[in-house]
Amino acid sequence: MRVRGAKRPSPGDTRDHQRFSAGARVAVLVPLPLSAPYDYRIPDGMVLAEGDFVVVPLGPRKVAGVVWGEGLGDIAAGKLKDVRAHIPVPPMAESLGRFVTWVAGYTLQPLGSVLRMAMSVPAALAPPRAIVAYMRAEDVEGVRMTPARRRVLDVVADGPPRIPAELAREAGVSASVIRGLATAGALVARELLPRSPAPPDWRHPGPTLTDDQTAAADDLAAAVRIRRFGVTLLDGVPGSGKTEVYFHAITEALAGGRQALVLLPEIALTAQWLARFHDRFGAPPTEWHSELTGAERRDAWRSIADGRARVVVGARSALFLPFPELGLIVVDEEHDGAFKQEDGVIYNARDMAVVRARLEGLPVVLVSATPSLESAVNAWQGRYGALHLPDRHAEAPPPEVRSVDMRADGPGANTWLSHPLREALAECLADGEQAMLFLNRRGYAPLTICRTCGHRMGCPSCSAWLVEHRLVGRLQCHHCGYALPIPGRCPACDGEDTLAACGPGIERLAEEVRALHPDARIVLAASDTLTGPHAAAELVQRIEDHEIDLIIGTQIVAKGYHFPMLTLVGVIDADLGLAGGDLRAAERSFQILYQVAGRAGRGERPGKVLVQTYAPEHPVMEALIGGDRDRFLRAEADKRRDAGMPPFGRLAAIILSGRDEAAVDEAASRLRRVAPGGGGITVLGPAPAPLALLRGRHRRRFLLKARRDVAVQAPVRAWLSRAHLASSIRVQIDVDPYGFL
DNA sequence: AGCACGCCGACT
DNA sequence: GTCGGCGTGCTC
Repeated sequence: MRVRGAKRPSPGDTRDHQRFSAGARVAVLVPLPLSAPYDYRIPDGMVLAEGDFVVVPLGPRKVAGVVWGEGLGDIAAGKLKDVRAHIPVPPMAESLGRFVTWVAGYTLQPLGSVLRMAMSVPAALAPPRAIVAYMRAEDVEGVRMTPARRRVLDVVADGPPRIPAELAREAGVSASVIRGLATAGALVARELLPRSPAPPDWRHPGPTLTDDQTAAADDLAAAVRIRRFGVTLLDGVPGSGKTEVYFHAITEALAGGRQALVLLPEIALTAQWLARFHDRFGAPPTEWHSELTGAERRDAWRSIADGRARVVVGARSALFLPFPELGLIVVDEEHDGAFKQEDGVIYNARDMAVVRARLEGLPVVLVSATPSLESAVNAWQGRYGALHLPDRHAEAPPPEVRSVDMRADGPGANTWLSHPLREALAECLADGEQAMLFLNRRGYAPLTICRTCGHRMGCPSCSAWLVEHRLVGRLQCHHCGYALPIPGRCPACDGEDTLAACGPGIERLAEEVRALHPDARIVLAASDTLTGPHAAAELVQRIEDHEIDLIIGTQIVAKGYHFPMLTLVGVIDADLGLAGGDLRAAERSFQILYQVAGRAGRGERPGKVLVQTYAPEHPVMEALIGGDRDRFLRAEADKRRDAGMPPFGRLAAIILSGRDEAAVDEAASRLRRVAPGGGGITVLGPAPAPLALLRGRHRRRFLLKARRDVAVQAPVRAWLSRAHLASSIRVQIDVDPYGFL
């Protein structure tokens, strides 16, 4: 995306200082899907400033919100309610407030919905529960003694104050003994400061960098030091040391007393990254992801807000955390589609990271071995700085990548391993090395069909086939969660045992491999088997310890890891991602296949990659096999430029949905009639959305295409307000849509 | 997001 | 005849 839009603060911007006192009207934004703040009256004895967290009455309840500015005055004085309380926490920084406003404006989402992302931990606003610890009182004379009480006093006699639970355990007594001693005055309570995360040590020695790496690292460090907005694309093949290079930039931020944020596409898969960080800085970073418990989340939020957390690694939502002194943002695997949030507020965290960096005035580093076309073009055109690490620094040569032409070498019916891949696999396992098979399809089979009547098992609420998951004995819809036990009879013709699985998923592939190598230790890895950081870390450990011979996985195994004993990668169906009319199909296929291929041979052992394809002459396969990434990117760029598509044009998708198909169609034609045109804008559609039926709602989609120099927000807004759609029709706007499927 | 208000199916 | 399903609208 292009960086432009929101204005820098005017020199007279006094948001931090403007104060409002009793009797005044203030605008308070609450974290609900409202497009503007509401006005409230400040009660006697209260003084507020912009950014302050407050509690306000809203209908029958009370909610926490943020003072957004002066009251708008658009509501009768009689309707005004009083602000109920000023929450004693550090106010929301002015730059974060501007970021919220900017994101709402860009994504065309309600302001309050975006605020909600910046207030994702309501519990963090509550006063922290004091942590009470006990020490021995000076004077314990006159306190009745029992053996249990004496043990407690002995334990506590020396050393620091202890928390009650710990004290009780050490003394072998129950909590009531501690309580009794406290009441009797033999133990005195001390309040402990909240425990701080151990600070990463930037003086900790790092590895020696190569000349290339040093040059890149120095460049980034300089950007951090001068504290000025700028985007750098750090691009290097797997194993070239990109992580070490940006670790150096983090070091610079820490040395300058600043915080650093690292965004990873899927924090669930970062066990190795965390270990690496710990090695480098002698302490773990603060993690931010969906698997945190309530208490962990609250502690993380608070320690970030008050500056105790110095380095945060997180998924896309970490972008909305309240850093008081952020000095650097790193977006690792910047090309990854997982940065695009597809539900609720739809945004691309990579692009919004660039925006936040600009609003905060700090450098941002986009990191990838396979940069997105957007970032590559920005670098070519000089909008982004570019740092290139061309070499694998380890001795390992790049893996040998070969295609297997399935038209000639395809296997028999209901098998998916070609002869060359079978041979390579047998050899690899015989040598005691590890292999990985990549197939981007969960479950056993993507389609179940009746051999007698041809009935296909589909989801009742979505236009999608049900996927057989044999391990759990069910047919599942991957879009809405609908599932049923695998039926014994065809629901259409009632034929018994006539349903047949069609096509492979990783479970079925495992079946084929087990028949060939009954003794191999095989593990399946997919989003439904690796549910979070703990499961992922455990799997990584088992692979490192060579308790696994063969990994069969979906895209979840494509990224980040390197396993020294892994020497063979087999791509089962390289063409899978190329089907369909997706704008980014080729780009994404290349990225994922390149990443998977990069898993092979990162130790001293050379790696081998076999890519099974029915289209070996496709540009994606040729680029993969020839290793000519840049030529592929340029060809892809030319195609997009000719079509006026991103990054050379802008897109917004508008999806109408509703339960009543006729009503949705009617709304779509009404919208079509008032569609904008001219001035660099074209509207395509309506067409059935890629999932024409999703969770029981019929969906129709428009694409608004604009020249690169035309913003889509204002025309989309105007267009929708002209149409006066019925309220039963839901309208979803996706600015810069990513996937089309 | 909650919570209230308002119209159509299976129950005491 | 009612209880209650969730679709729709409102909150300064």
